[in-house]
Amino acid sequence: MESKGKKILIADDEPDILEIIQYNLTKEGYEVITAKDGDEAIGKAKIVRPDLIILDIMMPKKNGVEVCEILRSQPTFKETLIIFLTALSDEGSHVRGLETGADDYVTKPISPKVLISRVNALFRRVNKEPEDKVLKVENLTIDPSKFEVTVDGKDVTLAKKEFELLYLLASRPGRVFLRNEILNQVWGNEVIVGDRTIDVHIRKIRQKLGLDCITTVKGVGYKFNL
Amino acid sequence: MESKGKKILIADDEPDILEIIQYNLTKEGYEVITAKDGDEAIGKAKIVRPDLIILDIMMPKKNGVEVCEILRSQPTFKETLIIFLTALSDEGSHVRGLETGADDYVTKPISPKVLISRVNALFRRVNKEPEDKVLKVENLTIDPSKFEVTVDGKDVTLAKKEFELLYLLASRPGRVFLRNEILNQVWGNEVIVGDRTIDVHIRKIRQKLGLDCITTVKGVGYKFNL
DNA sequence: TTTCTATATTAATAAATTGTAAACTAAGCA
DNA sequence: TGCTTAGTTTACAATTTATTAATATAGAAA
Repeated sequence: MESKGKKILIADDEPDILEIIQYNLTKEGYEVITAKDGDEAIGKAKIVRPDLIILDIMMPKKNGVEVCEILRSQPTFKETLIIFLTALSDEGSHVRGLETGADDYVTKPISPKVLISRVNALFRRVNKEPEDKVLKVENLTIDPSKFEVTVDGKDVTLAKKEFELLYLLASRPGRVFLRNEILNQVWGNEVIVGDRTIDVHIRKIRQKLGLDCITTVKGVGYKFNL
Repeated sequence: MESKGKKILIADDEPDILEIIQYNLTKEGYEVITAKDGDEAIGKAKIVRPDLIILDIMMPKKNGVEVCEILRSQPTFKETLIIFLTALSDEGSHVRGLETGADDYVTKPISPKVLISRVNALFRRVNKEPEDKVLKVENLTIDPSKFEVTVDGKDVTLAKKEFELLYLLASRPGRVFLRNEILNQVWGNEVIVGDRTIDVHIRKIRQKLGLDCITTVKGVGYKFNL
């Protein structure tokens, strides 16, 4: 099978399981990265930015639920798919697992076929709207995969937060984003930064782009318009 | 729990199960519709357009997989969430179920808690906030998501309170809103402002719109009419 | 007509929000 | 270590919005 361009990180302390899953998912066309404990999982996740993370609940160092909580607390991993994997079939941990923010929960013993179906099902559902779409409005281009913005064909260098903020607004032209929405989307729920922070970033974007494309809606938020 | 505004259709031939699931999901704030066989499920699905359909695999008339295939073949149900429910725990049907286009697969005996977690998890992932409705009356447009008002296609800039007030009145044309209602809806219960405040805002709206669309009902309140 | 009452209007004031510059902090890197 | 850059915070100015108060006006009733 050809590559699906999706990266999956698997964390489990049992080498056998790791190998079986890796083999099967690789055969399906996924790029697979493995980790043998919680800390390694977090470390690798930050580097490779996987599309899906499969976490064994029972692991040395940090367990699966802890890993999930830590990752979910960071904006980067807010949208990442997470599947729990465990021998525990008791109802409590099942519920707790899903409430931590996981997208699915598979109990051992694991059937590779079942796991693959679930992985495919998750991707199928999520892929509806390709997130990394290049946005083009008039003389402005925003390319999230290249992390590149051009105005009249000329490159403009934006910092990470600036880029994310611009991309968010531009992804829905005209729609007003409340300051809260912006904070949640760009900074994440847990991070607490002041309101002025948004203003400053908006200002930098306006400055760097040299375009009047962000409108302030007083008392409400900001919107993109060209 | 308050309503989540989500409709769920459950199809199962066992009345007990139907009742237990209905009870639990209703308690969670979902609107639940039931069907006792495949044909009824398809019929009701077309009428109520549920957000999620929970299908027992083993059912009289058409079985769950057949129902799923039929529904999925119609554009209306391409995006509808589907969960299979079954006693069959064999791998084959599990895989086939997900490949038919289901989003999840839960095996009996069903734990209400687990089912609810899975339902919530699905909605959490898919949930895109329902757009506020754009109001259009004659040459006037009010778009709350863009926070934009146009008259004859020309933009009119309203301040936050002005906008909220206009949107409230315009959302029920003809209906008279008592001054108290207006205060509650726009200013909230806790805030205490004088009556003149409303007048002033009404005036500004009339002024900015240049339309005679808000009628004063002396001694009662205001109403929108075009 | 006069009087009364509720609303409209206007201007003045208070409150809230945003823009901006500059200082500060944290993280990455030579 | 010190340099560099991104990101955040702070403090204040500028601006907009909300509210009040004072006065005018219109319409209904006496």
